[in-house]
Amino acid sequence: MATLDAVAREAGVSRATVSRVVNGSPKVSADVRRTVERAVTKLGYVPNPAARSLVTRRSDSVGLVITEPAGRLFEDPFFPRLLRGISAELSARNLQLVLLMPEDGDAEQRLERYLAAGHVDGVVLVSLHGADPLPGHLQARGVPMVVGGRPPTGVSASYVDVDNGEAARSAVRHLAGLGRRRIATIAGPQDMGVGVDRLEGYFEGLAEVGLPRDTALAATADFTYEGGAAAMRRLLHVAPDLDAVFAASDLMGAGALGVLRAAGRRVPEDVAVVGFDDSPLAAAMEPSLTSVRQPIEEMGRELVRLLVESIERGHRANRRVLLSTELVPRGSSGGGSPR
Amino acid sequence: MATLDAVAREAGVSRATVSRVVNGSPKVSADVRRTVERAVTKLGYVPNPAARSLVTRRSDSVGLVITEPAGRLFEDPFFPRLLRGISAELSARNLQLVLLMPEDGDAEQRLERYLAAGHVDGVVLVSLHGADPLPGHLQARGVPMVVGGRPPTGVSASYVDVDNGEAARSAVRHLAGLGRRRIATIAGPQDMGVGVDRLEGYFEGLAEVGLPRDTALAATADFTYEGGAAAMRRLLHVAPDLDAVFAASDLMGAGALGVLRAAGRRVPEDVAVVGFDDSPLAAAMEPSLTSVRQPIEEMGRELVRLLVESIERGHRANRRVLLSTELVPRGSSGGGSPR
DNA sequence: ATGGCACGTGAGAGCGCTCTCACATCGCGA
DNA sequence: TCGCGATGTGAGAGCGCTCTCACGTGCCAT
Repeated sequence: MATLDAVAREAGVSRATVSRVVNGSPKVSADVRRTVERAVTKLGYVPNPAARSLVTRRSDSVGLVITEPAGRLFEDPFFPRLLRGISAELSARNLQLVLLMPEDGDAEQRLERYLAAGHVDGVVLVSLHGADPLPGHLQARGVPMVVGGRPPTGVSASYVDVDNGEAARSAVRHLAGLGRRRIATIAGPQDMGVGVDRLEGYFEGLAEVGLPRDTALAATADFTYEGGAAAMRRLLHVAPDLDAVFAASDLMGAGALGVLRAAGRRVPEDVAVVGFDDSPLAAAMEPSLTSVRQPIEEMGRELVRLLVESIERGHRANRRVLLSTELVPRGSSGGGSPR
Repeated sequence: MATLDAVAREAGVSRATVSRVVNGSPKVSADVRRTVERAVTKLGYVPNPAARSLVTRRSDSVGLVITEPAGRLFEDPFFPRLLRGISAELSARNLQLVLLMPEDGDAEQRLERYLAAGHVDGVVLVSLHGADPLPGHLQARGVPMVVGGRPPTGVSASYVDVDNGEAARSAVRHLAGLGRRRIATIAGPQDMGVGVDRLEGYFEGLAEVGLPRDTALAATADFTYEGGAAAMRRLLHVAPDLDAVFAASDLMGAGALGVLRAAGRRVPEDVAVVGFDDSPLAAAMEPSLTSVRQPIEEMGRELVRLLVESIERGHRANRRVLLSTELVPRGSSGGGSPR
């Protein structure tokens, strides 16, 4: 493996000059630059990242920490899409992505040491549950960090989220606008920001359209298909007269749909269903699923922007970025095209 | 940030000794070790990874390159599950995962430089299509590498795969055993090992059970739900008398199911369907989907084992690991429990 | 007593790079 | 003509770690 020094000798210049050329410094004359570039090509020189990091104190990579039990991760297109957005934005900035998925407490310990060691320049935390100690520890260590989705109370950090309240309200308005009066919801986990916010928005939406608040109409699940199906069964049991369901994820919506059909309810005639995410599945299902579209890739991009900002400008006031959502009417609420 | 030197001063020993303690060398007396450990804790010392890498010439991280268009990545639980397996095994070995998803040719160029620079100790390539130049280039650069799924011809590398031929044959046998005689298939992309192997296995299976080979019964798609649905429509058009479908992925199976139902065919009465992957979706669907289970997490683990072996022992003969599959009968073929 | 041998420890070189600072050179205005 | 700033280049000092080698010490066999 060729070194800077070898290139310098080959080109007949100093190491400093080669370094300047390699790093695109403007203070190099055109012909010297050419000579050096030739030498670089000839020797197939590629800078040693470790040596560079050692002096620049930058790793040019960021960590993405996903602390989520296997179940949801496997099914939900949310993570791949977020990954895509994050990856695209990092790639554009020539940063690398280190994926961190601690499986247990032990792994989380090691994770913390890893992050504290400066292996990455900053961290994106995603899918934070309840009282995870990680964000607090990272903050104490001074590791730049941003959070995807409103973090649980107690965690102070910049974050990117969609306006879940308004999203849920719009879903309820849509259903009420179709004449539905017994609108149920399958909410997400209540130890997560998204879970709480969408449920709250659902209640607010009911109030907005003048419908009573009935806790029998609210079930919670874990965002998975199977979880959604189970919640739907519970709902049918306690509120057999429901005529609409707002599920806080498409997967749960799909699960609900399956159960409704098995229970002999027609969708959308008897029960209208609205999901959340506008995943590919929503459009492909039979009937297609009305859903609240959220710009997941854009969230990923914005997370990276925020993180880079925080890395470069040092610690600043925390920022919050709220992206907006859009209701996409489809067959399952009878509000759109039949498929 | 505390350095080795600071710890050495604090503990009243040399840098070398601290290094030994930190790296768990046995040649340190118990009390010195204790003293050093105390100093480490007191100063909150964490080794600088760049400095360490610089001398050890190891980065203790491996790259995972996924070159797959967005579509499939978003829906298919295959990737998250593989990721999980890879991540678990890496974690157990204290290695880190750098996720690389080049979006375009330009990004692939940078990717290659990145890998060549020794930023990672080795690379896992996954979902290789047709004539991707990447594996060849990596090989030329001497970057340790393993491939998930049989690589396209021309690429010589260790790889892990399932026995796709036998898997497909078992699916066909299952369907034929149920009395089906017009068994169609929705195959994967034919520029991928899995795509080719499962299609071939399908044909072999037909021969095995004494059914004629009819190319009208074979459609190809891209592993996605929508692709599977489109293929199913084509199949129904050219072979309306089909009574079974073997889809090379659950997603395509689900797409086929939707189309069959929309076309008024009952599943499994009129048409039996078998998928591939045994994804959570397969068990959750209505009707549940008979599927060929493949040990995806285990593939990920094995990939890492192979890669580590190749990193540690230097270049050796390529190895191939074939994992076996298992047919899981469910409702869609009428062969299992109703849901 | 004396040589030899573990064993534990320290000194010091060096990994490949960046970056500051000093210096040489040149053109231009006074 | 001289000085002075702008510009391009080189020398050299580290960044924080590992690892080889040499050395001091204590113990056993002789």
